[in-house]
Amino acid sequence: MPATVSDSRAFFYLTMTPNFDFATALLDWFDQFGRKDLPWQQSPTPYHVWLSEIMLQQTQVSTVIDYYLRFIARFPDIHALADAPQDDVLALWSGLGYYARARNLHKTAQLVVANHGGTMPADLQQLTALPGIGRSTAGAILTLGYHQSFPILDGNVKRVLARYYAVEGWPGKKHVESVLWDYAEKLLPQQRIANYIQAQMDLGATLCTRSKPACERCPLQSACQAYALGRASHFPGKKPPKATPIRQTYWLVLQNDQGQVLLEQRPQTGIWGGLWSFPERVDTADLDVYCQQQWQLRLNSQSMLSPIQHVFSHFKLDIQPLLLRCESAGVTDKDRGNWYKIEDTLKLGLPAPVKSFLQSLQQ
DNA sequence: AACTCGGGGCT
DNA sequence: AGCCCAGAGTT
Repeated sequence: MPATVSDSRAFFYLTMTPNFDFATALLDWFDQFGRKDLPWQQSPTPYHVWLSEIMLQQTQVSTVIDYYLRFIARFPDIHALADAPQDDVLALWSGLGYYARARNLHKTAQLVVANHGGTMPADLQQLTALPGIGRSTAGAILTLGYHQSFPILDGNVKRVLARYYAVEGWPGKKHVESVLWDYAEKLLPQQRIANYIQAQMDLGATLCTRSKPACERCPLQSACQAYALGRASHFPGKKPPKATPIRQTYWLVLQNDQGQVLLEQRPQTGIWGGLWSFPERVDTADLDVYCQQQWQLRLNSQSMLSPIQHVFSHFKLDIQPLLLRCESAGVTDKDRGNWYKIEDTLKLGLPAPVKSFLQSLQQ
């Protein structure tokens, strides 16, 4: 009978690591090398764990720290967050991206206050019923915040387990993800669950990194299937590449005679949902008619500014800003658009390229 | 230039 | 169940 890949894995496992204890090795490593000084670890309430996990879903620790501290200062508890206007939440989120998460965070705060007396539920089903909380984030809240025993499967843990068990395939595939969840569940220890979960994340973040993993310092090395195969970097499998189309748009940078610019709030769904940006047009036909009819503005002059290219995960956006000087009359519908002094726009929720563009305009 | 990230929403 | 979507930082 021909040898198969799974045969060879079993061979390595049985011969090299007859009694390897994943959790104990990981916890011993954590005691010596784990991170214990992050802001959200100082008083790991379910609220702190939840907020940090949502931020960490999209952004690395070093960037999150500043955002987290500002958030906690402005919203020290879930009631403060629930009571805040959405604009305040988006303004503190500005630059983090994935703004639907900020809106979900805000909505969940209001639901927890309304339906759970202001305390994050300590129950998997109730947590995953809240917007923005899935199985992994719920697992983090339950383990780190409530010391209950649940698995998590964030990007770090996916990488550690895909290597440890040499799981083929891209974890974005449902089947691969489900295999990884099963392993995560199977490995859970009975003791020190919060430290264990933190240790998994720390190992993935500091040693078992995407490129150049530090296998020589890894506490799991002797039992790691990917290491045994000499192919740590082969796991986890890569996302299949896809071409990114290019979209084009014009930003109408309407500026009145007092130097104020016109910003409008984008729809809640789609790109930059709920954030403030410039009115957009796909072409420059009848700009004067548009400005007259939409904003009751008369244009005095127009000029092209330097184009901006912004890259998203699935398309590129070529932005051509048009500076349109106009009379300050018009635009009284503050629900849709409003004039702002450039220095006042920093208080708004702005997409990163809008913020950066406004800063360049101010120079 | 390629890669990364968990959850929501649509089919 | 299986795809597509979202934004900015890092490598």
